[in-house]
Amino acid sequence: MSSIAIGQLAKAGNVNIDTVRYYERKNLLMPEARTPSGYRRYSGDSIRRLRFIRKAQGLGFSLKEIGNMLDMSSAHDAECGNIKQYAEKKIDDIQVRISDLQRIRDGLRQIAASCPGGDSPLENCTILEHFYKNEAQ
Amino acid sequence: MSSIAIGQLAKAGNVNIDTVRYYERKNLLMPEARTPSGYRRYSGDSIRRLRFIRKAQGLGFSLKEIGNMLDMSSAHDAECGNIKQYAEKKIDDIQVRISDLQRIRDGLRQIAASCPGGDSPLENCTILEHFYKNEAQ
DNA sequence: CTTGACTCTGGACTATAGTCCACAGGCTAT
DNA sequence: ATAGCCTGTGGACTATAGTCCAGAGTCAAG
Repeated sequence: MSSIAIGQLAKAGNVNIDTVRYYERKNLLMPEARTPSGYRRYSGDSIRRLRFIRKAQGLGFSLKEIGNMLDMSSAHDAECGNIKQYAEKKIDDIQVRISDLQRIRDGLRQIAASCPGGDSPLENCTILEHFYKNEAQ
Repeated sequence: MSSIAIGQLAKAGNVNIDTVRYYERKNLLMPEARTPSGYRRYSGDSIRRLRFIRKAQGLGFSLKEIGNMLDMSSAHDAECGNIKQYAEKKIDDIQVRISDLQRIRDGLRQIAASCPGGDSPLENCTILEHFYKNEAQ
């Protein structure tokens, strides 16, 4: 049998052993079987699956989203379009986050630019002034 | 006395009453005094302070960072440069987050672009293929 | 005096993604 | 047989920023 133990899977995926168990609780990565003494046994496919999870995480997907994609990828009636749609939605989500952050960054830059800085007393600090200003939230 | 109760402060700041208590536990917003029966009493300055907190949050500062800025802003020896430095560090932090997200977005776009989509079978899905690929993490 | 609104406290619960712990049992090599 | 890993379980804990709840006390108006 080429099945492997949890420690080997964890090592192969370069993750903590508890992380593998955590993914199991989240229904993302189930062992193929258990030994008579209760030890988890994983197939070689589990390594692929674990790699999938880590890769997708690195691209900004949450475990929940990853679970959906994995479900899709094993659904017998799934089409490529389902997955592509998911990816495109994610791209849009990320774009929104980027735009939000850019807006915040630009606002902060503007406030900071007019601040004298250095050893000027706090009364002249336009940053604090801005935070205290009474404007629409 | 022009002191106000917690409910009035919460309303003035447009936040949940529990949020005001939470900020107190975090040492961000302390009541001026307590009535004999233990009710919190806030000065008008608390409204300003609460506004400060919400505004800074909107600009991406964490409560911890906001606490630091508030401490600075009331330190007798504080200089404008201290605050400005803080803001500039935050701008850099945000810039890093933006760059990360842009990298992720571009990667995802590239993967998605080559995917046929539509009713093409999953074997042709370059998105799944990419996630399963054996590359450096 | 009673009703309704307000406030008090401490603690539990939300989401996310894990990590760490103790205590117990399993497995392998010497 | 015994040392020294490996694995099992359940539960606690991390960070962040709150929200919600129960049970009790307070306060003002009718």
